[in-house]
Amino acid sequence: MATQKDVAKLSGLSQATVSLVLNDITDGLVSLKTIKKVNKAVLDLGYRPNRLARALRTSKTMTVACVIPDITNPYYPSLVRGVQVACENAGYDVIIVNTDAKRDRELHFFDLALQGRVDGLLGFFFHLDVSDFGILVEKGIPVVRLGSDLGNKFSAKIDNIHTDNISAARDLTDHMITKGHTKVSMIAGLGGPQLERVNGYKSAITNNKLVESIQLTDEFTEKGGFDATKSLFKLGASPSAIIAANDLMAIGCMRALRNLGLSIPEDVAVAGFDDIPASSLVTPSLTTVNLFQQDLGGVAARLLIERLTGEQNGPPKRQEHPYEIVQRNSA
Amino acid sequence: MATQKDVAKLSGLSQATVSLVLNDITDGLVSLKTIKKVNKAVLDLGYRPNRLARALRTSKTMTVACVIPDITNPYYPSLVRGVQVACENAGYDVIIVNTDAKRDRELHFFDLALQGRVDGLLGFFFHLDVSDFGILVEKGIPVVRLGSDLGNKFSAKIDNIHTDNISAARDLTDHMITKGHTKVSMIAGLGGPQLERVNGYKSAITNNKLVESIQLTDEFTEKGGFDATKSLFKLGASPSAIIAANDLMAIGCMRALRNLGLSIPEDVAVAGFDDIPASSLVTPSLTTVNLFQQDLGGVAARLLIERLTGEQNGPPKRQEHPYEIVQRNSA
DNA sequence: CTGTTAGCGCCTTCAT
DNA sequence: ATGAAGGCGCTAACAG
Repeated sequence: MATQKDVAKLSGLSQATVSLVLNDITDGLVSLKTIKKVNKAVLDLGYRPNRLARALRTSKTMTVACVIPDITNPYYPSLVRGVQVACENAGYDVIIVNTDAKRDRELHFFDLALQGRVDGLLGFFFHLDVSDFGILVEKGIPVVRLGSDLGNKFSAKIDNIHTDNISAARDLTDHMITKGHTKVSMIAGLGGPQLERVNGYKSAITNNKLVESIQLTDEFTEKGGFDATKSLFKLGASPSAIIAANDLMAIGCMRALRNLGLSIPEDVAVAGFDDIPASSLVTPSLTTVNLFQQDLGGVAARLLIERLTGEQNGPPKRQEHPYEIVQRNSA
Repeated sequence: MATQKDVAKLSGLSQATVSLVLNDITDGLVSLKTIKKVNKAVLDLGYRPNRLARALRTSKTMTVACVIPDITNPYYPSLVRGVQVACENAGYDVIIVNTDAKRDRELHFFDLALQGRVDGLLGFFFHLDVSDFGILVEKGIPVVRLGSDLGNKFSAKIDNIHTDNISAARDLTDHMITKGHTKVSMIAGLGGPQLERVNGYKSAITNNKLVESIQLTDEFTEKGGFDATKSLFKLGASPSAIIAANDLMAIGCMRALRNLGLSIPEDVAVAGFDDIPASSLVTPSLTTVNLFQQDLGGVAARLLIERLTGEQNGPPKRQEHPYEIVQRNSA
């Protein structure tokens, strides 16, 4: 690999001058002839700046880490894409890491920043609290946390962008009620934003003086949705509408309903959350809540980059991200 | 951030000794007391090695790039996950970049390696040929190319792992024929492995002395599958089985069939390729070909890492990856 | 057993 | 307008 030294030798200049030209610090200081000489040598040698050396010198890696539970969970790819587009536009690379929503792994990837591997972090940290983030905050490493707003319980000095899952669930439940449903059940798993969604559901049910009917399960997957729906009916519920805490569960719920000989949405209406790609592909297509994941990724990445560049240096932000009910054929 | 110098000062040793201890080059050379002193100082200071400095010195970044067209294409997330798991186990980080299958972007990410940002590359390069890869080969940067085996046309000295799409398509077509179908049509887009799949289909049709019926479309998406199917029938074909060049198209095909009042698989059987997550979720569930993406990612990553570590230094490999027909309810 | 020395490639004052 | 010199944090000979 050609280095600045090689370029300097070939162009008969010093390495320092080459550096100046390459970094465009030529404010009428470097002669045009010199600049041309350098550029020619750069081309001839196929010189590429070594980013590691530059990073070591400037202590800026121009790389950020995007921390997610699992890229194979259909919620995440578009979010990741949003992050990557925003970062690329700003000249940053992205390292993506999967935590499987495990605390030790969430913490483990702090090392990326502590070892000077990346300039900042953004992503989902379900199990970390103020003291955990303290390590990074102390060292001045910016973090943008996604997911629920933990409110006052969570006073870490980092940015947080969240979706108002409570309102979203309330709206979705109201949507069912508006359509005339009076027996609305909910199925949910545990973890992530699912509890907030249950709370939003409860709130809508209470406001409308209806009766709660909630079936929990441990896994928030297609199978979880199938099982929870079966349990629901086995335990005597006979809802005319079911809200699932995410789309995978909703799709499992639909399979269970067909299995029970019920038609959708005529006998039972179904809705979910996340608007994953499969939601528009199943039959009937699934009514759900779009959380604008790609946009969320973009917003988060831009905020992180603003922190990195110093464009943004105010107090930690608590930002909310919009959602939208997508009405399709299942409800 | 604490450095080795700080650790040395605190423990009253030289920085070089600290480095030895930290790199575990202590083969009975360093006294136990010294080791303990260093370890204590490391803990007290919360010292973390700076990986950039190490990388600059050793010219090993312990990072690889995974180059894919688009992470939001459901074929890729599990492949990426396979890559990440394998790399993590070997102590490597992964940078994922999206090319959108555009030539200039495929080429653009060579810079990651040329700038010393990553040690090697692995991924899909649909538009690059021998001379393009030459840049990397010259510098001794390992690349593992995924996707079709270009055979003799492609003589770049890099590893290649491919799926035998021709055989897979032939097998899938035979599967339909074995089930008694004599009018089997195919719908396909352009690009990626789709043409090979068309060729496999043709081969099976010819072997069985049946008549070809192929409908091409420009986009290999759900919509593309819908449109192609509509065209197929509009142009007078009346297949009893349709093979789509990927699952998204197959799902679009199923929508079109329902739209035409045909039931699946009774009136028309449908099958696709890729076994994307949605395939098991649609109704009827889709018969398809599992390409073992996650495993493919793992194999590719391990091969790349073997090249990196020098464990593997033979001639470029041409490796084939298995596939398997997954029979579900659509055919 | 431990310390000295010499860079990896780059940026950045400070001289000239 | 250009060059010399120092150092970012680390590893790796080579001495002692």
